[in-house]
Amino acid sequence: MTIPNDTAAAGAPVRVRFAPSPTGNLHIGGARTAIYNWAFARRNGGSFILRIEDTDPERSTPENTAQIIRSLRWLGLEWDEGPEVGGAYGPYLQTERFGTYREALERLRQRDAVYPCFCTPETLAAKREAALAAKSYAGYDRNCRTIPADEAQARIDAGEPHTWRLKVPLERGDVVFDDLVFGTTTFPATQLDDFILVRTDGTPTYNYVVCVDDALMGITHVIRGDDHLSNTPKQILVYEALGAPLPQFAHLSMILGADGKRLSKRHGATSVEAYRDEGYFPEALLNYLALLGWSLDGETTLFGADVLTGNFSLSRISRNPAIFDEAKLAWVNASYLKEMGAAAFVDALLPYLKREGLTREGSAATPASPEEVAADVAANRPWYEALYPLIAERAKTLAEVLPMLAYLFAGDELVLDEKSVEKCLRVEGADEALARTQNALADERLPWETEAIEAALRSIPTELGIKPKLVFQAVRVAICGNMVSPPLFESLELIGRTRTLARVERALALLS
RNA sequence: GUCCCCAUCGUCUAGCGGUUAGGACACCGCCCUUUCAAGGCGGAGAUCACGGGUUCGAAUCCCGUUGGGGAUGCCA
Repeated sequence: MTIPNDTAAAGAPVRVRFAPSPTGNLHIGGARTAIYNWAFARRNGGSFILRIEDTDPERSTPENTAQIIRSLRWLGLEWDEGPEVGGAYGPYLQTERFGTYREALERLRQRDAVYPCFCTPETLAAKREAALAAKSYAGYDRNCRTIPADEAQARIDAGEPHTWRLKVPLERGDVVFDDLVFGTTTFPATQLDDFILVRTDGTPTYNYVVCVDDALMGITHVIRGDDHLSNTPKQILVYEALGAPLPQFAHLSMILGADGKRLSKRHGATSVEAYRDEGYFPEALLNYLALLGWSLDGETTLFGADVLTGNFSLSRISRNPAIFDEAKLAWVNASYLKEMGAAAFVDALLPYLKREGLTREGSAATPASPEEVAADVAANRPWYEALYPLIAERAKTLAEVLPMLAYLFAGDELVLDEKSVEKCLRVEGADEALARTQNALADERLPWETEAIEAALRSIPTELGIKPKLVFQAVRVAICGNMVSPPLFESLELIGRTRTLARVERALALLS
């Protein structure tokens, strides 16, 4: 095995990695870490590598790996090496690298940097508790370090269960490193213990494999969550034992929930896919996450991926933990919705229409097939694009759009909101207003266009001597089923003359 | 217990020895208006966690305290 000796040298091409453990889906925090790594690589003309840390067979699943990959792609992140794309430093799944870890252990044995430990988990636990009770450091007491080599080998040959521990040089001293985000960080030598590299069952531990892989893959900058800050000194010791050059470290503070606690299921949606399903745009999530802990200039809040990859720098990363603010994410998303334009909007809406089986002429009671929906959208593109201005300034997410436009897809089965009926329909003058509306709209000479419709209805309040609000709110409830809806005249045009008149008729019948 | 890290409006942040402490979200008011939004204008909101220093001068530098987070696993 060859460990490159010059990768961390100044001027070497940047190589960074995102190394998720597939024990769950890609969550907000992981996504941000991936985004920063990716942006750093792109900004510096380096390589972004994806490595799956699936060494825990209990909790890792191929499904989780697949979902993490899907989420990263959805966000628009492309890796230069990793699953699905390959690369010269593979394989990129740790479970496929066990041979490499065994070789690395062999190398460490030759360098006298490890030793077998025969302590049982029980005795270890007992000692730890005793140390805690004595209010002192609870690390390993190096009990097996002094076992003579031949005796140790004999016990191994006899089949005695053992782990392999790192033989931390006694004269090592404090571990000091310069974190690119947190600055100089010092861990006292008294806190360093001979931790386990290889378990009884022969599988390697995280703090060990992460170093072997980062060294072998030539990683120059390790950018990761600050829950690993305390692991860094251990890993530095492994690099030293391996004789590998040290990468630079940059730790990212955690993302917290609204209560200031670490983000978890209790806080609702935490996975990238959940936000996708709720109708958030990948560009918006990327934008918001990039801003959660990093700033371009303190002023700019809306920017695209190109701005990020063109300006990202570790020095502008904030050290304090950030609370995830869903309201601001929603606002960012709304900004993208307002800017995306009708064509892109229809494309984005299509999956939602398919999911609900909605078509122009369909009805809520009889959902159309996805094929029928696609065909309807293709055949009536202008009609669908006309929806965009109605909701672009009203909805924050795609998921909010369909309920807002339900009246356009209700066919002849529009359900009237009871409260709206009481407030706007069952009132003095509403029946007269509807009758006049019916009259005006029934005239075949009236072009069925927003402007003409508006012109035809505008005069009604004056003629009746009542407030415009009374008339239009009555018509709104009759047509849209609710006192709150997108713009009225545009809606009438989209619904069509026949159906509009039918709805007015129905409302009138309700009142008589 | 031991060790490490953090601390500016409710939230995300700008600030890197001299500023009326800036911006964004959220909030409040007004305007616009047939609803809801969007938009425009304006407002409130931070004794820069607290206490000591250093300095002519500190949100910015140092020390301590408090609070929060992390590590201390044969998890990652």
